Parts: sequence; structure tokens; C-alpha cells
Amino acid sequence: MTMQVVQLDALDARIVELLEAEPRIGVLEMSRRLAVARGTVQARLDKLIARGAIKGFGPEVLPEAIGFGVMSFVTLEISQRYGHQAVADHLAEIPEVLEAHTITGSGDLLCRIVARSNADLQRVIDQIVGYEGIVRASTIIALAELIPYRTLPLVRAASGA
Amino acid sequence: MTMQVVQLDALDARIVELLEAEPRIGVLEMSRRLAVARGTVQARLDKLIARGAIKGFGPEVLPEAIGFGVMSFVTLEISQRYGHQAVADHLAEIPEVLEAHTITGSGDLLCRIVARSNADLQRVIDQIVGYEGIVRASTIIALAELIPYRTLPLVRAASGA
DNA sequence: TTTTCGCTGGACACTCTGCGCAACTCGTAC
DNA sequence: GTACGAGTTGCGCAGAGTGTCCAGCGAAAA
Repeated sequence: MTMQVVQLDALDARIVELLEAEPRIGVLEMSRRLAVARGTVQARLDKLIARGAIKGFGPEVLPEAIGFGVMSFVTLEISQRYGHQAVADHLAEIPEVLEAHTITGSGDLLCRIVARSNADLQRVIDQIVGYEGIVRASTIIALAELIPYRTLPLVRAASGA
Repeated sequence: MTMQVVQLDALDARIVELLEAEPRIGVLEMSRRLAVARGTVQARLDKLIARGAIKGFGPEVLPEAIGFGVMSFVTLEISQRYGHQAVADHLAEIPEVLEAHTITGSGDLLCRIVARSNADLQRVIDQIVGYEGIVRASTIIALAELIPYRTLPLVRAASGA
């Protein structure tokens, strides 16, 4: 079930760009900056959201700012007898697990985990491997964030800019 | 330089939760739902943003919705003669590199990369390893997203809920 | 040529925001 | 006990933005 792909043009990209830079900006101000009619910006934005290119405008919570200063990537190997879904359900109950993917290669799952400290990370990992469906965990700690998560360059590239 | 930690309470968590669920909701409506004064919600929100717990309300772009359906994690090993920063600068110029971290363990860098297809991923990786500061790359392709990126459970946990 | 589609510019009523204010409650320091 | 500061409340105001119409217009498709 491949997701429908939205082809963006330059205006779409500039809208996203503006919103990324100044999220509280509002449709009217955007239309002024981009020198197009308000209705146009509104229509484009509605289209982007309707097609799923933009998911929403939720608050971006920074884990390190609320006490979770340690970030790590953990590769999990799971027992064949347990399905991926069962393990996912287990992981979903642990708040420190921010995301999880099934992957190719030596491991089975890759997940992003935060913790309050290195010692706290041990606690979280113990909680993860405490589940019998998980055979072993391999932990990689992120030391520094060289490139914080971003999508702007991608949007520009996709719009042909 | 440890970031200042913000201690959240239950009201903070409920505000974040509401915003996450309905981003376009507005302060007034939030105050109604939470049965507190508008000024209170406004003050809390300002505080959360000022202290850095919430970064902003930028649009969340879904790479797969704009044509980048392949997601991967690439571990890079870099030459000692080149600094991390030089490599980061190189990576930053590639739009498909969504984030990058320095890490512990066998590799030096871990980055998240998207591409339009598996063949396209090859192109991106070639572009990455084309830089002489990078010795080798090890690619892991994400097959399925078991847990999409989330921070809500973390916020609840941090607020003592 | 005619139709369709997207953009424009304008209008309307409605709602929200930013801001300030006086009053109240609470924990703490004196 | 009393005073203080911080946080919350409820209120009001002016300004601005939003959602939603509409008619006109040009370009591209039929």
C-alpha cells in the first residue's frame, strides 16, 4: 500500500519553508510575504494536509529539555516465536521508546530510546529485554547531534528548487 | 553545556497532549477544555516555549508522502584526519540526510537517510561516500515503522502522570 | 471555441489573540 | 500572626486573523 505521492511546486515549498521558520505566522501574513492571494495559500495548505504531505502542527517536544538528556539507538534481536507485533506492543508501553522500525541486516528492530542518564538508560534497556520475545539488545549511544532532524532541504529538493 | 531541565506538571502535560491531538486548537479553546483560565494556559505555554521544552509548531513533513518512500539508517566510519565537523558539513549539503549523530561503538556517525527508491538510495549513499573524509558506510534499511516518532508518553511520564 | 481549473481580490460575520487589570489563594519568610 | 511573591482567575478591550463565500480572469485542456 504505497502512499499517494504529492508533487510539490515552488509555492508549496515556500509555504512549508515559511511555516518552518515562523510557525505562528498565519495564512494572511504568508499570503503577504509570498505575494499571492490569501485564498491561494489557504488552498495549497489544505491540499498539502489533505494529501498527507504535512501531518500537522503539533508541538515539538525536546526530550533533553524535559530531563531526558541521553539519546540512544538500540538494535533488538527478537525470538522467531514471537511476532514483531507482540514486541512492538511491548515497546509501545515504554515511554522512553520514541520510535521503532523493523530493519534489514543483522538485527530485527531498531529503536530510538532516551533516558535521564546513562544509569537510567540501563534501567530502560533492562525493561526492554525483560520481555521474553527479545533475545538481545545492542546499544549505541548518541554523543552529539551533528544534524538535528530536518526536512526542509528535502522539500526544496522535491519541489525542484 | 547541559540544557536546563524543565519540570512539567500535570497541567503542562495536558496542554501538550491537547496540542498534539488538535494542533490548531488555540489557547482559548484549550482553557475551556482544561477548565482553567485562558491566561493560565497562555502563561504555561509561554513558559514551556521560553524554557525550550517545546521548540515550535512547525509543519511535520512526511518524506514518504512527497516521494521519498525509502528510509534507512547509515553508519559511517570517518577518517581520523578529517574532523567530525567537516563530514557534517558535507552531509548537511545532501537533502536526503535528515539527521546525523556522532555515536559510540564501531561506527563514528549514524544518520537517517531517505530516498525515492532503493536504486535512489544507492545514489545518495554514493554521494555520501564520495567525500574523502568518509571511509565506509554501512546501510540498514527500515522496512516498517512499528512505532512512529512520538513524545507524548514521555511527556506524561515526565509530568508524573 | 468551450469547458475546466486555479488564482485573484474583495466581502462578510465570527472568533481569537495580545494585553492589561484587580482580586484571590497559597506557601514561605519574617 | 503578618507580609510578601508567585501563580491563578475572570474580565474587558482593540486589533487582527479565520472560515467562507463570491465574481472575474487567464491559461490549459477538451
